[in-house]
Amino acid sequence: MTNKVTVRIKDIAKMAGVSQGTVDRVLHKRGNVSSDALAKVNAVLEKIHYRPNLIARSLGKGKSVRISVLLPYSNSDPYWEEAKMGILQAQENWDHYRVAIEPFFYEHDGESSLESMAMAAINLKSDGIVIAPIYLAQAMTAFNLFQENKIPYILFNTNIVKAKPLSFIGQDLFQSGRLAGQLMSLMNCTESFDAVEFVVLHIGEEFKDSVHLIEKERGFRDYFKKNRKDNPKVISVNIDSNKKSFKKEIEKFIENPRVKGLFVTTSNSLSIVASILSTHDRDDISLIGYDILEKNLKFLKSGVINFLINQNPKRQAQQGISHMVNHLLFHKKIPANELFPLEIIIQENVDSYLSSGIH
Amino acid sequence: MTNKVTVRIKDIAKMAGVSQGTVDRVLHKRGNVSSDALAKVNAVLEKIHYRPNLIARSLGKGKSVRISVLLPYSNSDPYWEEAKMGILQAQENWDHYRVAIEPFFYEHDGESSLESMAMAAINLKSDGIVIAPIYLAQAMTAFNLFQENKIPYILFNTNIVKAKPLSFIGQDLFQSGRLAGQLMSLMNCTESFDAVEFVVLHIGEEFKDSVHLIEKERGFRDYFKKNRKDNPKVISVNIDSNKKSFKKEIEKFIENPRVKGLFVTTSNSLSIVASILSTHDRDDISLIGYDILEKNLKFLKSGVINFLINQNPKRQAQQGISHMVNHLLFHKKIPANELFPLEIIIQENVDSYLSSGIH
DNA sequence: TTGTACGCGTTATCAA
DNA sequence: TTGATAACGCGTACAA
Repeated sequence: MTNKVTVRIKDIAKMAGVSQGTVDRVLHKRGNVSSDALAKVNAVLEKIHYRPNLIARSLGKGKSVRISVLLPYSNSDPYWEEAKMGILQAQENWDHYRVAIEPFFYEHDGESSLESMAMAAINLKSDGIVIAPIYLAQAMTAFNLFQENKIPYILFNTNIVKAKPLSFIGQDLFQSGRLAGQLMSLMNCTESFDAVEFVVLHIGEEFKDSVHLIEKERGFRDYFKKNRKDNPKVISVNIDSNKKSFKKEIEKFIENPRVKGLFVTTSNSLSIVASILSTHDRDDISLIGYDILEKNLKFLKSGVINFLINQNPKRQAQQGISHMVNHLLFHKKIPANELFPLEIIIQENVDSYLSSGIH
Repeated sequence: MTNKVTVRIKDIAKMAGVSQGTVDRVLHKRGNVSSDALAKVNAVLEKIHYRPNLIARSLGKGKSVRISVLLPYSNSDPYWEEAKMGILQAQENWDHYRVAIEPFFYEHDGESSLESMAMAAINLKSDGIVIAPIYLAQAMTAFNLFQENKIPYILFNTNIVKAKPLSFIGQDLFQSGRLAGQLMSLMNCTESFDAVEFVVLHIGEEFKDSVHLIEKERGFRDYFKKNRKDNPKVISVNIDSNKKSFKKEIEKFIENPRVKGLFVTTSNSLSIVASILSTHDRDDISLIGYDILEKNLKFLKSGVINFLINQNPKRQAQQGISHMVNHLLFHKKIPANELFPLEIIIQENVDSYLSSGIH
C-alpha cells in the first residue's frame, strides 16, 4: 500500500535545511521568519503531506483548556439528566488532554438564569462554551456576552440561526415533526383522514420562549398538507402539567371520537399523557412522543405509546464538547451543522437501543 | 468540584518513597519487587485513584501494533464497501497511536478463501484480528488457526458463539427479524393475517453457510407466532439473483394476491426486487429490507420499499477495530457483546441518516 | 531487587 | 530572525 513514513517536524527541518523552531513558526504562522526560510519550508510542505501528531501535541503543550457547558437545570427532568451524564463521561474522556469541562445549570429565570450562568462561565475564563439555548430571549443576550468576550460557542439541542455559532449539533426539528406525521399515517393506514383530528401537545411551564416545539408542530402540519390528499384537522395546545385542570383537558381530547392521534412534542410529560390514555378504552388513538426515558418504557411496551423519536441528548452534549476540543486544542475544522439522525423507536427495537449504551 | 490533580507515576513514587521504576513494575505486575516495596506502593495506590495517561503511554512506547481486518471481497457489494470505508477511516484515526491496520478481503472459496486470508494475516505477524465471518465452516478453521497462534480475535457483523471471540460487535439478528415482523404488521394495520402470505427472500450465491439469514427468518416467524392472534403463512426461499429464472420466481410471488409482504434478508439484492415490484400494480405488497444503500434510496423515496433496517457496517467495522486497539494498546476491558441498535429507516428520516455521516 | 536516564513528537523558552 | 533544548508522562533498557 502507501508507505507509512510518518513525517515529523524534525524531518521537515532537515529537508528544508532549517531548524525545528523555524518549521514550527511557519506551521503555526507565528511570524518572525525570513522570507528566505519561509520559502524553503513551504517548498517542502508542498511536496509532503504533513499530519501533525495530535498525541504529541497535547502532551507537549502545557496550557490546559477550559470548556463550560450550559444546560437547563436537570433535576426531575430525565432528558437533561441524560445530557448531564454525557458531560460527566466527556470529563473522563478528555481529562488526559488537559481539558477541564465545567457544567452550568440554568433555570428559566431567577438568580441562576441563563444570563447569570453565562456570566459565571465567562468569569471562569472559559476558552469555549457549549450551550443548549432553550429560551430564545435569554440566549440572545448570552450570545452577545460571549461575542464581547471573544469566546467561541457551540449550540446543541436547539438551533438559533441568528446566533451565528461555531457549530450546531442537534436534530432537524421541522423534519422531526414531519416524521411524526408519517408515523401517525402509518398507524391509521387504511383510514381517510378527512374526518379525523390530531392533537399536538406542548406540555411544560415555559413554552412561550421555546423555539423547538414550534418547529416540530410546523413539520407535523406540513406533512399532512404536502403528503396526503385528505385533510385531517390538527389542533395544538400549550398546557402546563402542573395545572389542576391538566388531566381534564387531556381527557377532553381522549373522549372525542374524532381524535385519532396525540403528538407530544415535549419529552418530559409524555408518560403522564400515556398514563391518562391507558385508563380509557381508546386503542384507536395513536400516541407519539420523544425519547427513550425510563418512565416511557412500560407504556411503549404495553402499546399505549406507539412511537418514540429518540433525540439522544447524551450524545448531543458529548458531540458538542468533542467539537469544541477539536476546535480549541487541535485546530481542526468542525462542521457548521451536525444533524443527528431521527431515530424511530418501537416495541421491537427499543431493547437494542437500551443495551447499546452510547447510542 | 473535585480537585483535578493528575497523579503521575512520579508522584506515586515520591509518596511511596521508592523510584519510578518500582512503581512501574508494581503497576504492570512485572515482578522483581520486594514485598516491602510492593506493600508501600500498594498502600499509596489504594489511597489515590491512579489513571494512567494513555496519551503519554502511546507516545512513549516504540512498539507498534498491527491489526488485520478480514471481510468479504467488497467489489460490487456496497454493504461491504461501506465496511471498507470504515476501515480506511480507522487507519487515519489510529495512525498516530502507532497502529497499523491491514484489510484482507476473502471470497467464498478459491485461492483467496477465508482460510488462506487468515493464514496471510497470521504470516503478517498480526497482533489482533477483526473479522466478519459470514461463512460458518471456513470461519471455524480460521478461528482454530488464530487460537493456535495465540492471536486474539474480534467478530463483527455475524456472531458465532462457538468461536469464543474476545468480543462480538453486531446486531441481534433474531430480534432484527422480529422487528421486520412488527413493521410488516404496521403496514397492514387493519387486516387479519389469516388469509395472508409473507415471503422471506434470501438472495445470494452462497446462502447455505450463512448463519445470519436464518436468524432473521426465525425472528420474523417468531413475531407472528408470539404477537398475533391470527396466523399468516410465511414462505421462505433461497434464490440466486444471477439465475435466469430469478425474475420469474419473484414475479410468481408478486402476482399472488394473497401475498402482502416481502422481507429481503440480504442487503445486496433488495433493489432488484424493488425494481421488479415497481413494475407491477401491487401497492398492497409491503417491502422490507436492509441498509441505506445508494441504490435503495429511490425505491424508499418512491414508496416501493417501505422500511429499511440499518445495519451500519461502517461503524461496526470501526467499533471492532476500536475495541481491538483498546485491548492491545491500552489494556482496557472490552465488552463481550456490543449489540448495535436496530435502526428503522423510512421516507421521512432517511435524509437525517444520510447527512449525519457517521451513523 | 532497585534506580536512573533516554526517547517518543510537539510546544515553548531562551540565548545567540 | 534563528537554533538549541527543556519539558509533557510513560515505557524501557541498562546500570548499580
